[in-house]
Amino acid sequence: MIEFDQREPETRRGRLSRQRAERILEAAAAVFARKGFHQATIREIAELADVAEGTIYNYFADKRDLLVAMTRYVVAQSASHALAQLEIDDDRAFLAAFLSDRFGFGGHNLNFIRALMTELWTDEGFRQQYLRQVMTPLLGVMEGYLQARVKDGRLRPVNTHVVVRAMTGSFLIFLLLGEPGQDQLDPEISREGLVDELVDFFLFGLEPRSEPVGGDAG
Amino acid sequence: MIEFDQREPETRRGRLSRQRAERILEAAAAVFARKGFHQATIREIAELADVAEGTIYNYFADKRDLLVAMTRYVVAQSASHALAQLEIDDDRAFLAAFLSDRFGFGGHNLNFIRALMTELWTDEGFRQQYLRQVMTPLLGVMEGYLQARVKDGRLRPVNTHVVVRAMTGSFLIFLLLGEPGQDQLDPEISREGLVDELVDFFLFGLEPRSEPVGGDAG
Amino acid sequence: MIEFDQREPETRRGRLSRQRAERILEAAAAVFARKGFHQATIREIAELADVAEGTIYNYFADKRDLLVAMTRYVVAQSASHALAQLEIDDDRAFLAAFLSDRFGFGGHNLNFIRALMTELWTDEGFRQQYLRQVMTPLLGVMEGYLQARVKDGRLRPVNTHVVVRAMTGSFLIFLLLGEPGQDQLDPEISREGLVDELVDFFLFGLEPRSEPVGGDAG
Amino acid sequence: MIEFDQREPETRRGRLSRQRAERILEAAAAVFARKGFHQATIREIAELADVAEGTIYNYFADKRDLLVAMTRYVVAQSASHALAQLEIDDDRAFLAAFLSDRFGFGGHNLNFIRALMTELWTDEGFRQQYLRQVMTPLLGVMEGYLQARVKDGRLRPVNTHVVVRAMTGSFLIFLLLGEPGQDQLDPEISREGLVDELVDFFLFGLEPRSEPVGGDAG
DNA sequence: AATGAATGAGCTTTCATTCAT
DNA sequence: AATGAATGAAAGCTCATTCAT
Repeated sequence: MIEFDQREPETRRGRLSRQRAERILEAAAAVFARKGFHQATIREIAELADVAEGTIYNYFADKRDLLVAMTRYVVAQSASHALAQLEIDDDRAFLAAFLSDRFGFGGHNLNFIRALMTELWTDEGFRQQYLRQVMTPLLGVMEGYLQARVKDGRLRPVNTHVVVRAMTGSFLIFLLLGEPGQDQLDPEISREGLVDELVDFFLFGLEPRSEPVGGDAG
Repeated sequence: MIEFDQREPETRRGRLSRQRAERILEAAAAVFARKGFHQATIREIAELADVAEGTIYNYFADKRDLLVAMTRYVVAQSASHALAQLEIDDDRAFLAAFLSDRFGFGGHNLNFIRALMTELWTDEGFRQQYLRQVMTPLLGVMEGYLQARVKDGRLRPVNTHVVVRAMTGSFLIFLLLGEPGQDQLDPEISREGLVDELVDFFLFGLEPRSEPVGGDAG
Repeated sequence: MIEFDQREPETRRGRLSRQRAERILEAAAAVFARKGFHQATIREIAELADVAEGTIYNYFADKRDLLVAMTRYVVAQSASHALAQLEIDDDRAFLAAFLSDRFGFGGHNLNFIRALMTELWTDEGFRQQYLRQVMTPLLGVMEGYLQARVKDGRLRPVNTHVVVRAMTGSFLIFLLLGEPGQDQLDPEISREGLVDELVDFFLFGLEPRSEPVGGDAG
Repeated sequence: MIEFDQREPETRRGRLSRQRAERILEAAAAVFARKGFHQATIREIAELADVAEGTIYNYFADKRDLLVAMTRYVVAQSASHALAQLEIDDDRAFLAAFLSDRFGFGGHNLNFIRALMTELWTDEGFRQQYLRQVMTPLLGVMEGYLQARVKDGRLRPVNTHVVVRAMTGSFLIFLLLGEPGQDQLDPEISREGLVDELVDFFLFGLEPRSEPVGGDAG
C-alpha cells in the first residue's frame, strides 16, 4: 500500500520479500497498538503476520527496530494526505480541514498513537529519531505555510516555531484525554464543535475583538 | 516536603517508617523517570532507596501501587503552589506567571512527568484514575477562572472546557519535544521568550489585529 | 491439655510461657492442616496464635521444628486413649473398638494427618524421627499385644511385625482414599460396616473357612 | 519403554522432540522424588535433564502439569505388566507374584512414589484426578478378579471393595516405613519373607485355623 | 521475653533472540 | 530465506529468619 521510491523492475523474490515485510509491519502496528510496546510479543506479531518468529529477524534488527519501521510505515500512509490540505486558501477552512483530518486519523489509529506516545516519552533514542525524521519535517511544512501567510500579512507576525507546536499540542491532548463522545469530555461537544472551537481559539485568541482593546492588555 | 495531616507526636518507629516510605517514593520517581514503568525494576528502586527489595513490599502492595503512590506524592508537592497565581488580576501577567511556574515545575520533574505520561498513554485504568483524581480538578479550577473572566466581558466567550485543554496541550508538548535551550527547539528562544509567545498566541490568536478583519474570516 | 512430665511448681513465668507455646502449637496444627507444610506461613500461624512472628522463634528453632513439636503434641493427645482398648479381651471386639477409635481420630484430624503424611513421604530426616519416636513405640505396643495372644494360642502364630504394619496400612489407606460417606468409597458402606469388614478380613482372611462361621459374619 | 500409539515414521525433529520430553519427564521424576513437589525447582529439573529452563515450558504448561505428565508416564510403564499376573490360577501363587511384582516396582520407583504420595495427600484436585484416572481402574480390575473367585466359592464372600483397598494399604505402608533390608524394618525378613507373611495374612487372617497348625510358625 | 520491620535468597515464568536444520 | 525449538537472563514477588528496639 505504501510506495517505496524504487522504479527498477522488481524480481519475484524482491516482490515477495517486500510483501512479507509489509505483512509484518501491519501485524506489528496492530499488536503494538493493542498491547503497547512492552506488552506486545514477537510471537503474537509473528502469528498475526503468519510467519515464523525467526523470519521477523530477517527483516528487522530487533523489536525496537520493528517499532521504528512500523511507525515510519504508518506515518507515511497519512503524511501526504495530511499535507494536501495546504492548498486551501481560506485560513479558517484550512485549519478546520486539517484538524478534522488529523482527528480522523487519530481516532482510527488511537491505539497505535498510544503505543507511539508511550515510547516517545520513554525512549530517548527513539524520541530523537522520531522527532528528527518524522515530526520536524511535518512541523516544518506547517511552519512554512504559516510563514508565507505572515509574509503576506494575512496572519499576525508570530513565532511560527512556537505556534505550530502549540497547535499540535492542543490537538494531541484531546487524544490523550479522550475525544468528544467519550466520557472524559463534555459530551455535548461533537468533533466538529471541537474543531470549530479550536480554530476559533487559534485564530482569535482569548481577548475580546471587534472593539479596540485597552492599552493595559499589551 | 509533603504534609501528612497528623499532629500527634510521632513515635521514633513511625518517623523512621515514614522517612523510609519517602525514600522509596523518591527512588521510585527517579527510576520510573529514567526507565519508564516497565523498564524500571524493583531491584533498582530498592538499591537507590538503599533498602531491601522485600522492604518495598512492606509499604506498597505491588509495583503498580508504587507508581500510583509516587504520582500522588509528586503531584501533591506542586498543586497548591500552582494555583496560587490565580490571584493575579491582569490576564497577561497571570498567564505568564502560570506558564512560567508550570515550566519550572516541568523542568524540575521532567523525568517524573515522562514516567507519568508513559503510563497515562498505556494503562487505561491508571489513566482514568489519574484524570479523575488529578487532572480534572486542576483543569476545573482553570475553567472556573476563565468563565469568570468571560462573564466579566474581559475575555471572549469561548468554550472554556476546550480552551483550557488546548492550552494545557500547548504547554505539555514543549515538555515532550524539549524546552528552549535543548537541541530540539530553536536555541535562540529563552524560556521567557517561549512563555511570551505562548501568551500572545493564547490571547490574540493568529489573525491580524488592530484593523478590522474582513467578514468572511469570521 | 497435654501433660508435660514436670511436677515442680511452675513459676508464673513458666506457666505463661507454656501456655504461649501451646497456643502456638495449636495454631500450627490448624494452619499446617489447612494448608500443608509448605503452603503454611509463619505469619499465618503467628496471627492465629496471636503472637508476633519473632516470638515463635523463641520457642521453636525453625519451621520444621515447629512441625515436629506439633506432631508430638497432637499425637500425645490421643496415644494413651488409643491404647486403653488393649484391656478388651475379645479379639473381635478389641479390633473393632481400636479401629473405630482410630477412624474417629483420623476423621477429626484428617487435615493434620495429611500434613503429616506429606512430610513423612518427603522428608527423610523427619520420617526417621517420626518413625522412631512415634510410630515404632505405638506399633510396638500393638505387637506386644498380638504376641501375647499368639503365645496363648488364641491367635495364629504370625509375624507380628508384618501383621501390625499391614493392619495399619489397611487403615491409613482409607484416610487417603476417603472414608465411607465420601464420594470415593462405595457410599453404601457405613463406618461401622467398614470396620466390621476390616476386622473380618484381619481375623479370617480370604480363604473359605473349614468350619461354618456364624452365618452373618460370612 | 513407554509405547506411544503412533505408527507413522517419525521425523528426525519429532524423534528428538520426544526424546527430549522423556528426558525432562525422567529428570522430573527424579527431582520430584528427591525433593517433593514444592521443594523441587524447575532449575534443578532442567539441569538434570540437561536442558534450559525455558525448554521445559515448551513441553509442559507449568510445574503442576509436569507433575501430572510425569505421573502418567511412570504409571504407564507398569500398569499392563502389573495386571499380567491375573492369569495365575492358584490364589497363593497369584498374590505372591502380584505383591512381588509391586514391591519390585515400588523399590525401583520409590522416589517417584514418594513424590506422588506427597501430592496425593496434599493436593485435593490432583488426588481426585489421580484416584479417578489411575487408582480406581486399577483397583477395579483387582476387585473383578476377587469377585470371580468369590463366585466360584474359592474365596470367602467378602466386600471386595474394602478388601482390595486394605491389601493395597498393607502393601503401601511398607514403602513408607521402609522395605525389608532397610533399617526401619526387622532386617531379618527378606522381601520374599515379607511377601509370604502378607499372603498368609491375606488368606488366613489372624484366627487359628480349624486344622492343627504345625508347631513351627510356618 | 516480645516485637515486627527488614532482609534477600530463591522461586516460577516470560520472551527476545539465536541458530541448526 | 524460512523455520521454530532452544536458550537463559531477568522479572516481580514471597516468606523464613534475624535483630534492634
